[in-house]
Amino acid sequence: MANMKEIAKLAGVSLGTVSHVLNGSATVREPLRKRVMDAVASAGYQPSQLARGLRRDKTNMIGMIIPDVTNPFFPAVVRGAEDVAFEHGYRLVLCNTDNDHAKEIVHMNELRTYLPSGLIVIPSSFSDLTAQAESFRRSGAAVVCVDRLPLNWNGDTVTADNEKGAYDATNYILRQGHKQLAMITGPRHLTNSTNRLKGFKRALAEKKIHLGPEYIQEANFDQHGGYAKTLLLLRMIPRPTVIFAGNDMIAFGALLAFREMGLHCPDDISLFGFDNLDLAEMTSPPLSSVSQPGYQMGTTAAQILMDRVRGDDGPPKHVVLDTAIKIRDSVGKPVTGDNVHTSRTPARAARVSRTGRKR
Amino acid sequence: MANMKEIAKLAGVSLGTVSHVLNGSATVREPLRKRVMDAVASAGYQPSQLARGLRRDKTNMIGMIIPDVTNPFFPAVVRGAEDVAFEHGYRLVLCNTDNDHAKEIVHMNELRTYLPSGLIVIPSSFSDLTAQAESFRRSGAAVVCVDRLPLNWNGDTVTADNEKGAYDATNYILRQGHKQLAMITGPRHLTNSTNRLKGFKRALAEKKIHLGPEYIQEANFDQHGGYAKTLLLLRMIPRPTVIFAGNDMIAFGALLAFREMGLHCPDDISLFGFDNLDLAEMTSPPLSSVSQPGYQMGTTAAQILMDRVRGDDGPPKHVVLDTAIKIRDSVGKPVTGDNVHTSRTPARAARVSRTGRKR
DNA sequence: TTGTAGGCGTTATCAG
DNA sequence: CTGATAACGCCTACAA
Repeated sequence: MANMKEIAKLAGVSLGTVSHVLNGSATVREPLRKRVMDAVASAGYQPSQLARGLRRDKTNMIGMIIPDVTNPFFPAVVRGAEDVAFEHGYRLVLCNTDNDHAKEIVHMNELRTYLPSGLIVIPSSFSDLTAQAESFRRSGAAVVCVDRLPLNWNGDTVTADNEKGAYDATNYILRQGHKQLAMITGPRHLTNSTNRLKGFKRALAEKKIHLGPEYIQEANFDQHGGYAKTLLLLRMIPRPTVIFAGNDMIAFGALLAFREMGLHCPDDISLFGFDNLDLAEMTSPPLSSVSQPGYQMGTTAAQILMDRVRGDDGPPKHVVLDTAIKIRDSVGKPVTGDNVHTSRTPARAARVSRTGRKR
Repeated sequence: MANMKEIAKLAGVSLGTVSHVLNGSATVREPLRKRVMDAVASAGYQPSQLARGLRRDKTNMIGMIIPDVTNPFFPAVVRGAEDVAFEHGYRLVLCNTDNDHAKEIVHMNELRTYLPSGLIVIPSSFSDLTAQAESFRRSGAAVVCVDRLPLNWNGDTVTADNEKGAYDATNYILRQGHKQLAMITGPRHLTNSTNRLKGFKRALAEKKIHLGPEYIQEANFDQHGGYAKTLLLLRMIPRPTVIFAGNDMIAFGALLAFREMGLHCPDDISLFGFDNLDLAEMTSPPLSSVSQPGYQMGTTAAQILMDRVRGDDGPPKHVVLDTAIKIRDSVGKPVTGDNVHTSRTPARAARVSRTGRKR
């Protein structure tokens, strides 16, 4: 790889001049400027980001820390962040934490040694990142938290309006006549989980519906968690007529459990998800879900970062993105007590199909 | 951030000794060593990867270039790569190309200025990456291609046995009695697409089944492509009794098209996918699909890279991972000519459900 | 407007 | 076995 010195020699100018041309740090007269640019072009020269970063105490990298790319909600956020970062000439260093706080700390410490311009983090568990973040800020890097918030977080945030989304969904469910609801929340120590639960409870309280605590189960945000807790809920008496899942992965697990118990959704039991993943419309039946703008969460976070990098040092920003309920076919009218029992015996072949009902 | 000089002062040794301790580049006597380690620990010192990279002409970053994280097959590969990279102390810089060759080139050129130890790339279109890769290799970075291969590629590769997977799937379909098949391939210039098509054709040829070229359609590897081409295939006479989709996203699109046309799968028409995404079991009906090990593709690629970094300079490796067909409920017996026409009129309420049939 | 030189934090070479 | 010292490639006062 050619370096600046060679370009200088090639263009017949000094090293400093090349740098000035490249960075616009001093106005260089046209003829010289052109000679430099030509040399750069002909050599295919690209400045070493490493050397530049070392000198400037800051690289054009952005650290992105997420729980797991493999969880279908996060790629959208990553993609959003990458798109605006790329546009501004920044690159993303991706780190998965598996919701393991220790791994998160390791990543943050490691990342700092690259002198990134910023950090976008979807925090793992109830981690207090204040210390690490502070250390980043001291070294001039901005930090923005996305989707969920760590304890005591006082920096920039981008989240969805989880409470409102859950509230709307619950109200929709109630309007269908359901009285015996259940919810499978995500991990209680994640703020998005608790806010969804809050919205759910608020809607119930407004309608004066009381729910035993056993009807609110906690699970990991994955298919397995949804499956296991659904099985548990289905054994309760009275059996819930609808389950509100803390996210779509949990809902998918619930669907699996329904199928295994010979229950047909929405005839025997209803289901509502959260996230509105692309695949929600592919399930059987298509899943009603609260849609939250993952891609936009990513772009917004990166945009805030870009602003910070460019010197915005105003007070912390707290962007809350809107949610919307997306109605499909997974919520029906509640079944009566009778139905509850007959439907428990899987009478598969005799049941009418729902396929194709939509549109 | 503390630097090495401060650690040296703190430990009362010279800067060089600190470096030796940290890198094991010379055996330092225990008492001194301990003093250094203590100083490091108490200062929470971490060496600057930037400075180290500049000096060593190589960082512990690995570039990973993929078409799009948002496409559910790729995150698994990324995750696999990240896991083994992380384990070895390497970090992943993630770049999306959107299958745009120009963007791919930009990324590769940019990435090089970070002096990464290696590059894992899932090439976009029929790009010839030889030049860029050569330039990477010259600067001491290893490059391995995954999933699909660019033109004239002569380096390390990790792919799935696409041809065999498609061959097996097609044979399974034929054994169910289907004679009127159709395939929606991915983009023809991607090697994985062409190999899948090859497997499909080989199975047909062995059974002496001839297929008009109009029954082989090309689409992008996404839902929309599958949807559009399925609609097209459904209008053909005779109508295919089964569609083999080039990947699961295409299959999902086909499912949508079926639903829209009032066709029930697998009673009216059968479908086979490729990738075996997690969500294949959630669709209606659960989708039969060729499973290919995405996560393992990632780990294998990263492992090869690690070996190369550690000095393995043997001939190019070509790892081909096995595929397996995963049978679910989306392929049935072919419908007779009669059924083809009656089933065209959606008699929804009268159709027997398939739900719960599995297990 | 252009050129010179010092230093960013490491590693590696080479004397002691 | 330990400690100076010279790069690595770039940016940026500062001098010309």
